[in-house]
Amino acid sequence: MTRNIPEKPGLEGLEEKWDSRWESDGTFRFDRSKTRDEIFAIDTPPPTVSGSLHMGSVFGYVQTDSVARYRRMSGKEVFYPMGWDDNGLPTERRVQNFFGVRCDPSLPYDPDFIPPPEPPEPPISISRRNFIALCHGLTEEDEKVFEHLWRTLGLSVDWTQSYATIDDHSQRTSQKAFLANLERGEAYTQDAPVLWDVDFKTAVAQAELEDRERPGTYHRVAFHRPDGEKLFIETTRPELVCSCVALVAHPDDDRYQGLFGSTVTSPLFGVELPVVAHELAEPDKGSGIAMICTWGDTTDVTWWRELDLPTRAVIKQNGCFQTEVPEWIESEAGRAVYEQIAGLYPNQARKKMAELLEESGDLQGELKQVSHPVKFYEKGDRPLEIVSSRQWYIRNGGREDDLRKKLLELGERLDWVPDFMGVRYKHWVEGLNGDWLISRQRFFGVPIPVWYHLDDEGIPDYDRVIIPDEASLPVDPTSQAPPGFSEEQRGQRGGFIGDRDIMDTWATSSLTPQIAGHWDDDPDLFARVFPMDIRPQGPEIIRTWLFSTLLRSYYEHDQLPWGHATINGWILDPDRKKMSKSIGNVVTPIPLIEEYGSEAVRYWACNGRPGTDTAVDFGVMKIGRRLAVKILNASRFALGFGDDADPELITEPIDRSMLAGLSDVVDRATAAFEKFDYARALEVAEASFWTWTDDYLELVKGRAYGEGGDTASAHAALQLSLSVYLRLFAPFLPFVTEEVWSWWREGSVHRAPWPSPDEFAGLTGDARVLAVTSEVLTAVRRAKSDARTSMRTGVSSLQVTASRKDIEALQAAERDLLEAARGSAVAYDDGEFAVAVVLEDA
RNA sequence: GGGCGUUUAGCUCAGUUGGCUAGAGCACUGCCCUUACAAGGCAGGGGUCGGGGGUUCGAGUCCCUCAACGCCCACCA
Repeated sequence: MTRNIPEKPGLEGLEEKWDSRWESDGTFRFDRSKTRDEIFAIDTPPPTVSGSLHMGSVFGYVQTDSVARYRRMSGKEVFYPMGWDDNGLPTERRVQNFFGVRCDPSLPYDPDFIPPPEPPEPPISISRRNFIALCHGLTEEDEKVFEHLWRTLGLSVDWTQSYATIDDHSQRTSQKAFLANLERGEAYTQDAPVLWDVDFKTAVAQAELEDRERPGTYHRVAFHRPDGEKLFIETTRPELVCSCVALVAHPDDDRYQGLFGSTVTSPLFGVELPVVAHELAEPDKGSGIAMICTWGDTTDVTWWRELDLPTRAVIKQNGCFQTEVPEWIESEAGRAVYEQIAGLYPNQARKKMAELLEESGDLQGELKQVSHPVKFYEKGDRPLEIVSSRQWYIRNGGREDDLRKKLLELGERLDWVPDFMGVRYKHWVEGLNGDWLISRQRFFGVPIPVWYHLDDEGIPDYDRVIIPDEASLPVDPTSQAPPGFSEEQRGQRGGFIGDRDIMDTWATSSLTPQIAGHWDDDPDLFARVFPMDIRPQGPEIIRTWLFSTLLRSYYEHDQLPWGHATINGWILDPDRKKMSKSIGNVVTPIPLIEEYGSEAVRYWACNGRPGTDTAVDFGVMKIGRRLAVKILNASRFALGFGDDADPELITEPIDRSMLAGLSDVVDRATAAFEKFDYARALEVAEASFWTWTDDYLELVKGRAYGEGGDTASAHAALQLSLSVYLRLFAPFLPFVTEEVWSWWREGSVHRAPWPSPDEFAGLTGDARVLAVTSEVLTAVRRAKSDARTSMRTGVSSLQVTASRKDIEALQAAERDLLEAARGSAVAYDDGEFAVAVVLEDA
């Protein structure tokens, strides 16, 4: 074909040019006529669109894209969808801040509502429906920003296969799977103590917790024995004395042997409490005896459950002490004390209680300041409280050993890349201590698709769940009536109420293979892509996304959702610190792409080893940019001779020697990619490429220009090797390789076959020829460099001492060597390798 | 408290099953406008492979131990 090689090729504008061409040509469109064994399916992580764009967003996605492109070139039809995770609390928070609004479900819908141009302070309250409309609107905008970034970076996604976790199809899939869990008994509802965020007013799950080190104060508080003796406990939460249900010590603790089975009374409140024994009580912690409250921490919950203690909860869902005096405080004095802390927040009540205990003489010694871990919701700002509440759960093995074992076994069958990541999964599953809490008392999410019967007194019967017809999904039980009822019966005796909760984000995103593969509405497609080949994701969401996806797949399909889990590393800022918004060291990708180009940013990302933490490194991006420019220039040279030369013409030993080395490079890059080690594949290709430009191109140059030797062999070898290099680099540098490919080839390099050993069949020679010739050339260059003279300076005498084998190799390429060295003759000597060079006078 | 990972040139990192004088790029030094490329090319200096033991003919590579850093988990009285 005619070649159209620009005079001064450059990188500018390649991203836009090729993104729109790929889009119009449908280059990455998934061909669903292929069968499962011909398909490589990727369970793409749906990014949280309300989150900020940062380099972490780029890193893993580019790595996965390189793998996708490799698989596509090696003959697989790649199923590469893109999803948006827009459902859930992060979006609500962003909408609240962006518009200055709060959701108040008690307000009526205002069809004319338009958010103020500037977020008002204080925020205005709007109805649930208005709030959700704002969420939808804003996420659509956020998604556009992400899509633009992905396109600029050259992700080879099939954009016709995209979804959002809040769209109708995702909601239907999510509700359908939930109802299937419910029918099989894998989902259940229960009124129990849950970890509760008082600001967001929602329950949170074990996987969303994080410990933060917070200051606390030990109070040494006296309880009273019947004989008047004081029994001291140490607590950081004296405000919970009123909710105390027992004291506990270790069964083997000699100090308290005589007390087990007896009772004490609480200070100030005078409530009679048993002293009990439990192994979890630690003799060397505090005084060795602790108060059990309902509930100060998760240990309290364990004790309360295992020792079958009464419930005396005082902290309500708003985070405050209940206003009415609890009925278990019977004494007048006690009731008067409680009134002083009624309605307070825990930290206020704590101070008050310390004062009151001090006054009554029940606080002994100085307060002791300590720093201790406190449980927080990972997105929250205040310590979690434990409150009693009705919630929905999915069984996850936290309470059933058989299920836990099964899930551990599935984790072992999964191929983890890198393999040590599997340990994180194992530890998480082994450490689960309760079922998966999936209900959230929030607004922007997939509704829990059930209603409850109301009995004759209008009390909900949570054992009589009403479920929707599958055809009606997705449903919103707060605005739709269940089958067999009419809207008028909502809230009426003998009628129904809808569940007002939504599901946690993970309860929907745990179904990404089913959503992307259309399990719900396209079983033919689903059978072609499921189970998927890879799940690429970050290490921090193994306990959430990976685990929950595996769990749902086990329930629904009794198999692993994918063959491989490829886990990327953390992104660190240029100073190797973890990037976080609060430190303010977040590096955003757009300016970097503008400065260095997409190829450079991709090169940086693909240099990060699988699973290895990687710092943002502008130096590496510069190298990537240089590599891309080099490809343009070297291609201009290799293709600048106008002819299409037949590989059959490659006869010169040094050409065949070069191809021998390249053939080996192809083998190594292929092997690396097969193991998902894109970084090694890049490294191997790159190292070889620089040798090709530095040495081979110099050695072949004269012959290529027709200054002696087999010109056609040079041209053919240049073209074949360039074709191979372009394809080796295509997964990493998709724009520049496509650009060069377009100069002389039809179609996209990204649909061209991955280089195979067959292409070199009968064309390779002795790899030593190029290697040893390059060594001599380097020696000549060194001589010229030492003499501070130009590389064009002629060589009047060249004396090479080498082994017989190397001399033979050198003789095979002598003409090319002399041309590159600017010499006229070489003299050889048998012996240890040495090169003597005499230069012509300048 | 437990687990995982990292520790190789000033910086960022490679070093696959132990094997010839430990590699790359950046940075640094010197040279070169050479007809693919001067926002380039060529050449060069630079490391007791975190510390300490051990196995081996031979260890950056295997074992033990210690340390620093990072991450994950843990019942916070």
